[in-house]
Amino acid sequence: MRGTTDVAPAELAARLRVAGWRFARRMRRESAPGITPTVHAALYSIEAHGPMTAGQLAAHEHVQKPTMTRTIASMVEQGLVTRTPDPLDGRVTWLQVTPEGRRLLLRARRRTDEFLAKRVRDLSPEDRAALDAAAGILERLADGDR
Amino acid sequence: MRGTTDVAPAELAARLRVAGWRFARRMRRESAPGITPTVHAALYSIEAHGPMTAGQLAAHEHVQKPTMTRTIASMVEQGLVTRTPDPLDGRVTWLQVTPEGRRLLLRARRRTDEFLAKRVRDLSPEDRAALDAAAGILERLADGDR
DNA sequence: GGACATTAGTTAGCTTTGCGTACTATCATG
DNA sequence: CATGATAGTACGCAAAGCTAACTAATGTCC
Repeated sequence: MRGTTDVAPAELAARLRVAGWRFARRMRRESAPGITPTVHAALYSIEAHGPMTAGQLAAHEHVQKPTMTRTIASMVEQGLVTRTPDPLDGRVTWLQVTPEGRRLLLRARRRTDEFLAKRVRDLSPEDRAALDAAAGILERLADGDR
Repeated sequence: MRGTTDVAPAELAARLRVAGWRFARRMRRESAPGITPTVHAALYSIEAHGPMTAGQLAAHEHVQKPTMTRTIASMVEQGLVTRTPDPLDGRVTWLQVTPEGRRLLLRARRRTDEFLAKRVRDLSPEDRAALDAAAGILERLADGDR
C-alpha cells in the first residue's frame, strides 16, 4: 500500500458517512424475516460476550437504556433470550441466549450470506483484505467516546 | 498487500454487517442539528448530480418512492430544495438545491468534521487508504441489484 | 439506623425513516 | 377514445432511536 496518495480526511469522512448509511439501509432491507438488524446485533453481542446485563448490553451497543429495554422485551417475547435476576443484586437481571436464539442467529447468518457473502466472494482478495481492515477501523471510529 | 491471508467471505460479511450498522447508528447520533441523515444524503445526491426528479432520487438512494416523497416534502418545507414542474411532462417535477440548502450542506459537513474527520485524521495513512478503498467497495456492495 | 444519593431498569411519549397498498394525474399507444 | 404505463402522493404500519420521569434496589454517611 506504499505510494498511495494520502487521503483528505474531510472528503473521506463525507464519503464514509454516505457509504455507511447506504450500506446499513441495504442491510436492513436484506435482513432475514423474523429478525431485525437491532435484534440481530444484540443477540450477536450476547452470544459473543456470554451472559450480560441490560445496561452492559446498552453500553456495548452504544444505545440508551430505554431503547435496549424494548429490544430485550422483543427478544424475550420471541424466546431468543432469557432473563435471570441476579441473586445478590436485586436491580440487575442477566441475559442469556436460548437454543432458539442460537438457531435463529445461525439462520440469519446463512441468510445474510445469500446476499452479502455472495458479493464478498466476487471481490478480489485485495478488496476483501481492504474491507477486512476497514471493518476494524470502522468499529473503532464508531465506538470511540470522545 | 501481498501475503495477506485471504479472508473468509462469510465471516467478513458478518463483521461488516455489525460494523456498518453500528457506524450508521453513530453517524445518526452525531449528525448536525437541523439535518437528519436521510435529508443529508438526499441533499448531497442532488447537489452532486444536478437537478433530479423524485423518482431518480429514490432510485439513486435505493428507497421506495413514498419514502422519498416524504423526505422531499421535508426538504421543501425547510427551503433546502425547490420543485419545478417539467414543462413538457406534467407528471415529473425537477428538484434543485437552493442556496440555503447548499449552506446547510456546508455547515453539516463542518459538523461532521468535528466528529468523524477528527478521528480520521488520527489514523495512519495506511488506515486512511484502507478506508478510502473500503468506501468505494461498500457502495458497490450496497448498490448492486441482484 | 434512617435520610439521601446512586444505580438498574422500565414506562411513556415523540421523532425519524423505512415499508406496502392504493390512489390521482399525466402521458403514450392501439 | 379507451386502455395501459408512469410519476408522484396519501395513508397507515413498524422499527428503532431519543429524552424525561418514574420505581425499586443498593450504598453511603452522619
